[in-house]
Amino acid sequence: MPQRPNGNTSTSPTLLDVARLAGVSPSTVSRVINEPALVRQDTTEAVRRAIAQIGYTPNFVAGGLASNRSRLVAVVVPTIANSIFADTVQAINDTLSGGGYQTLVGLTGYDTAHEDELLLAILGRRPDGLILTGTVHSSASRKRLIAAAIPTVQTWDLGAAPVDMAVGFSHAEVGRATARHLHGRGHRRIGLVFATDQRAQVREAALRDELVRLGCAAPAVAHVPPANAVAFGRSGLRELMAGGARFDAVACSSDALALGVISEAAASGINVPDELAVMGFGDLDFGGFTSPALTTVHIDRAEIGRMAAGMLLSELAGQRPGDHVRDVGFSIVVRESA
Amino acid sequence: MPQRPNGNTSTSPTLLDVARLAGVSPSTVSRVINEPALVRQDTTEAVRRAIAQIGYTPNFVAGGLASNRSRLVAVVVPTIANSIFADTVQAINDTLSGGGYQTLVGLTGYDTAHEDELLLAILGRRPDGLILTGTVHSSASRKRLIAAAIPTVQTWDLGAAPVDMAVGFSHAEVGRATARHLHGRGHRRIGLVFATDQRAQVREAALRDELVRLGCAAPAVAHVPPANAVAFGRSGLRELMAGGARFDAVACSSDALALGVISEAAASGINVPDELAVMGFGDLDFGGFTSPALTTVHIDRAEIGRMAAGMLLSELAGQRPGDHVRDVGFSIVVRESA
DNA sequence: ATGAAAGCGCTAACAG
DNA sequence: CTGTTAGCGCTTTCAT
Repeated sequence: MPQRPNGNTSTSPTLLDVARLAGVSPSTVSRVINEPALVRQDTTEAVRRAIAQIGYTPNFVAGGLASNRSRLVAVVVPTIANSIFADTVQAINDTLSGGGYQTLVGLTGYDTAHEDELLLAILGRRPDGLILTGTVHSSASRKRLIAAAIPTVQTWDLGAAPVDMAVGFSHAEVGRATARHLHGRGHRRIGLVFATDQRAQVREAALRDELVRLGCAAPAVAHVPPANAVAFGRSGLRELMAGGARFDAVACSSDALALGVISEAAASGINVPDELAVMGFGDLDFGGFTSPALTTVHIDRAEIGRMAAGMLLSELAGQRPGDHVRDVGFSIVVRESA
Repeated sequence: MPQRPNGNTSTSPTLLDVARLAGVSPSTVSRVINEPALVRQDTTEAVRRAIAQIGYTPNFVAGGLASNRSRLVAVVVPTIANSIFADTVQAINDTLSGGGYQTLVGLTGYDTAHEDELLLAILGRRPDGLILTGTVHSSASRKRLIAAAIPTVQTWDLGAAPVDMAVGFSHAEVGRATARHLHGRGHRRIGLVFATDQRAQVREAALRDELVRLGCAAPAVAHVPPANAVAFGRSGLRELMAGGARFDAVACSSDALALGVISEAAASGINVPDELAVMGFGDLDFGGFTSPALTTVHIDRAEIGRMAAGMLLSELAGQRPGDHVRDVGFSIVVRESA
């Protein structure tokens, strides 16, 4: 490609083109765009006219390189399809765009293997901030993250010490609360259908420990892949019952799984919740058509997003916020109709 | 900030740092990263070692400026929360990342007013491609879009002539098919609960026209805001019935609205579907707990995403794909249980 | 209030 | 196969 010292053909108009047309220097045009307060009224107007006339669109790539600020925040979540994370991402985006930032989404698909390249691709854009879901797994990535020294907030999980900021809740606490809830309602023969993603595993371990502590037998578990599929709930229940064992309650690592369990129970002629109580997690909105039998753990997903983005914004504005770790908590919601 | 002709302090390592450490020129490092085939084995290895040693993360911002390619595709959808678009965005992201591109999401919130600044923010990043939902509304934006000359695919709507590429289906055809379906099942007194977003309006108009053409009375309509809220379905049905009119079917512009209508009907002691047939749109997966009374229009949302991203990728790869407009169609799904 | 000049980190001819 | 040299389009001191 011929290097043109701006004998501008074909390519989209640049700030220099605007400057020439307006009869001012490039710096002035830059100021009109970024710091209009520093420029005289009539100059500003002349520049604005020129911008409109040639249809100039500022190039943030060049701007970012020069200023070392991208006005980009990267958000990494496992998935947004049919998922609890969609609400969080939406809330993040909304909050961020109010602060003049754009959102770059990275979807891991729960795939730890590709996490590294994803992070590399993201860090290469030099985002001003980072919002992650849970923990970064590979140590190489963690190292890179720390080296990048980008304001980062980890969401959903409040377990380990965060790299920087964090907003979420304790999954272990959810597990324990679930155990106490089920035990408190008199259930003793409890089955588990849990996905194998990291956060679900933490909830499962805590749930199991607490159950044992309360004097229950260690619960039987059906493990399923980390995907939000109702079908896995059905197969999970089948697996649990395969041995002929009987349960009076089944706890699941997500509402989708719980719905699968409920379907399977219905298909097997098991009355929910009378014969079998079913508990989920996430409190997804199934359009008001959640089964009346479903008890679940409610998380304010949008609130997590708003808080995470809010923290990041004040951090980016230079005001280190007071607290860098925020527990949004959770609550157990009983949907069994009166 | 002191302009340093690379007496590199504090800032993250650059390609030049790698080059010096490896004892090669910057171009060689660049080649190792982008075109390893052009570099000798041992040189490559030396460079790789240097990269690992100082923890170098390529700066795509600089690269993008120099090469005029961002490896970024911007996706604009109304919302991803609790929405039919989440699946499409997910599919786009998955397809794109397979081709080495990243996804920048823009969420309009059905807000035509902010569409302009959103588009400006997006175009400023100089994305290599653009995936839009439906039509660009403001003429200023449309002009900018055309001027930018970026490969663009419009999704969901196949109505007007697309700017560049398009994949979707005809909303007018959906409206007509809905009318025929309801009429064919013997319904004559039909009510409508429709959101006021553009695509829903197109469906509504066609539905109404076809109904009239078939000899029905023009249907009564309750209009609701463009949000995926079950609550609006409830209020919609109340509004329809307020005048004391009776219906044997209600068609809605989304499944969420349809679920609201069903709830409201249940609350009013109206038997669905025997007394009142209810029809939705989108075929959202409510975890298998969709009411058996719901008839809906199925759209393969993920397929739209895959196709859109696929078209874009082949376009970006320089192979102008054969067809630039793809109709993915739709189908009417009857969920009334046997 | 405005301009001149240098440079952000990288890629892309071109030469060797 | 590798190095040299010019920029990409913008921001940012530093002067004026």
